[in-house]
Amino acid sequence: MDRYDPAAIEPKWQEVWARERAFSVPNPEHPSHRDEGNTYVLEMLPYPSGELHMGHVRNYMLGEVITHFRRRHGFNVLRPMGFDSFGLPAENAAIQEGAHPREATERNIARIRAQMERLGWAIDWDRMLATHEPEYYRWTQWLFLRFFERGLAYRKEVAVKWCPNDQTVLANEQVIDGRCERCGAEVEARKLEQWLFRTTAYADVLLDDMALLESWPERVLTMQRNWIGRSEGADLLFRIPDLDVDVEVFTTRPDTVFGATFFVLAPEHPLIERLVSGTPYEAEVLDYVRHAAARSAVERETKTKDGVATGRFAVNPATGADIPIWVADYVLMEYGTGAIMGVPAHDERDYEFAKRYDLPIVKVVEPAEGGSDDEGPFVAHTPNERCVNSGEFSGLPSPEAKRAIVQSLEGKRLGRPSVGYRLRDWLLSRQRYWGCPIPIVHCEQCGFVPVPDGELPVLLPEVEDYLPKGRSPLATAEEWVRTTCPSCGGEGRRETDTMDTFVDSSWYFLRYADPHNDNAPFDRAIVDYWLPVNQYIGGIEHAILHLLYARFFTKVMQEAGLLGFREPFARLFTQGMVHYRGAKMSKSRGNVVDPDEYVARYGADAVRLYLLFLGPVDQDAEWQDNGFEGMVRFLHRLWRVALEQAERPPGGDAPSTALARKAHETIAKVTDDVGRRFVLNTPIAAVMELLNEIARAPDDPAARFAVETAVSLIQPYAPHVAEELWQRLGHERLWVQSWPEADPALLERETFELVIQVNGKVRDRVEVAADASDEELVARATESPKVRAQLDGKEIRQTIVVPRKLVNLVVA
RNA sequence: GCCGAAGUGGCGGAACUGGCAGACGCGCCGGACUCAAAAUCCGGUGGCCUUCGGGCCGUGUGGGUUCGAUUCCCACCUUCGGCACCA
Repeated sequence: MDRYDPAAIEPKWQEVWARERAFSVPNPEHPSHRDEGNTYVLEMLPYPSGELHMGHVRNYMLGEVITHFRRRHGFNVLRPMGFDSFGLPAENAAIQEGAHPREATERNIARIRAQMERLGWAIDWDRMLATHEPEYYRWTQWLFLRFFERGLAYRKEVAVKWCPNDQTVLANEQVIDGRCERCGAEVEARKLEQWLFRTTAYADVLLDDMALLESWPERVLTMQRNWIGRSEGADLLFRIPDLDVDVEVFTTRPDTVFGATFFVLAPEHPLIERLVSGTPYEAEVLDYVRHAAARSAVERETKTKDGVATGRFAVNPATGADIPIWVADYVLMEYGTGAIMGVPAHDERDYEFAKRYDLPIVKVVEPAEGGSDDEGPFVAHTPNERCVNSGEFSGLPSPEAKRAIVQSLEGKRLGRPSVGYRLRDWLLSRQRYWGCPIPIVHCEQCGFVPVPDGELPVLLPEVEDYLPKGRSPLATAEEWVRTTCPSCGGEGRRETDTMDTFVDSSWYFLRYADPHNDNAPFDRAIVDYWLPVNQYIGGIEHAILHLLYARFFTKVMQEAGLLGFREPFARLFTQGMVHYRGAKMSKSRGNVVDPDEYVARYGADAVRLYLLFLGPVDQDAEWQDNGFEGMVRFLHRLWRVALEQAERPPGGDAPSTALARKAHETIAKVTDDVGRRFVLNTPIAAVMELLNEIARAPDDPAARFAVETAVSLIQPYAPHVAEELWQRLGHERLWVQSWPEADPALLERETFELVIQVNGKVRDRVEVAADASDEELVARATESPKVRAQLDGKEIRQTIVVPRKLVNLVVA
């Protein structure tokens, strides 16, 4: 009997799979309707910014097991792979290496693909794509133009978050606690003309369509809901008689408008200059505005509230009273209208402000059970509250008052119901080299003109210096920039910003369905055949950014008639990260565990097994070398025990011994765990348990059958050793075999172990016939000597019988 | 502050609808093989007590429901994650 040698058997089988294109899945010739027998398993595509570490390997192992499992259940499984090769991660990695982004990226792609192949993954490489290839980004540009046509991509001067380190603007979603998501530098505020996607137009749909999702983690849904941040309220108009203008404010508490005793504008509010121009307040107010602009986001949030009076007044639309207008930076220009009504009695921030500047505080809402005379604002909001000091609305419960007040103001054209969102439009332009060029020409006469579809792709130009420098490096490619206007034929200049890499990854899952299409991004019939993705797998870090953007893209494409569904990912699974030495595994921390070393020394199968055996796949887990050795031992043991059985004559029908039953129970457990519950670690333990039993009873007539079961079940995890052993056990190829089915007859036991409890505590266990009646079970229980000792002449008050399980005798 | 998830041996963790707590692995202990060690194989392994039959305690803490609770309910503690000057 030879020794288990992964270095010999793994490359052997990988060659066979490659030669046979074992994991390629061709598209159907006539994908006219969605076939129930197909499945699309997808993991989030990697950034080719370096090599894979164990964290990545764990992620792809989930898709790996699901893919093998469903294949062997007879599904036609699409499981593609590609690379998110444009964008900051790849570009920064290239700059660090001192290489051109294209060279570095393509080298990394080749490396990662080699790693993946060495791990033996069941990937359809015929569908591989990389987002930096012109064949791909041509269609990214094409899609951008469809968004542009629909008014969903637009240009606007906006206050942006600027990362001084990466020298580019960031989307709101890429700013965490005032810092750049990628490099951690504190972001600065700038005003720039930028390209945006109108994601806010889809805020409600993005919320409502969550109902269409089959299975997403509640955590991710909550994060998206928080991010969209929908709140219902009203827009109210406050007149400024001096300027003869009405200023709109958004409030969620229109029931408190009678208590609005002052009015506050954000320092960035466009009205301020007009408001104070030529007044004695001008100098002080403009000084405050300047200071506020210089404050960092963090400072603005943490300091005590301050502001300046403008000397002007606004009219409270409910009371008709003049209330003073202030400027204060606790009011944010980005949310609502950049102006608020100050209701100090019922808002903590307004209260703090009013206290500091001695503004009047008028209580207009009271809890139902008598007014509290406590200091401070009363901010609770329940149906029990009633309005006071609110004119004709006094005495109304506050939810009713809300409606009534808005309705009344609407009649006077001073207000209307409204909804506020936290979600901002998606800022997509980046001042960096390594990205998809935006297919727009600037023309003095015609404005922003789309590049005609036939001229796509707008190729990324070669430039001498692609380092970030505050404006797009593309601007230095003068010959490329200078072009003719597609509309009037006059002089035009190309847009020099590139797209955020999240644009590239917002539709890649569609391209996989039809990756070589030269006439369109994809064929609708084929996309409708494969999608929505049945099982999407990725990290929780994409809970908002990528997953929200991809949903947005899908909705727009569905409305444009490009595809026939509204949600791209039916089921989502977020896997946990791999930690090492107590920290998240990452290159910057220098604590990555390199899969290649382990694969070279112990084989891919051991690595694959251990990554799933580590713990629950939706939770973080710690890599431990000595735990890994357990998997190496398991494979050796499997090898030895299986070959021992291979020397025995083939089994034929499995006899119904305890070992045969154990094998069938293992099949049932594995099928249930993987198929129904998406639990991928316990099946390994179940197979280990079975193997232990075989090793204890190698002469059992069912031992050979049990070994074949174990080999077959472990195949998705350790396909190389499984294939090899399967062949040595005298069978045809395993990967085309269907999943074994548990024999119901063998799962049905003739006897079972009766648990006997006294007052809920286990006292004894006896073997009982499966068809024993309740009376017989009680009789068996009471005749047990151990139970008798416990009863000790006491009276049995109650007898609980759970058929085929237990008897519980209740005594005094 | 609001929302969400989780607390089980020395460690990672199992227990799917309330019914044998600790599967499986690591580590540790003992044995076999060996001149010896490593590797490998076999056995043991929650704690305390034991006359070796067994007994008692035990799933973050305190209550509750139940014949019976790791599982359900209430309160609290701890940890992790998300959101937060959002009007």
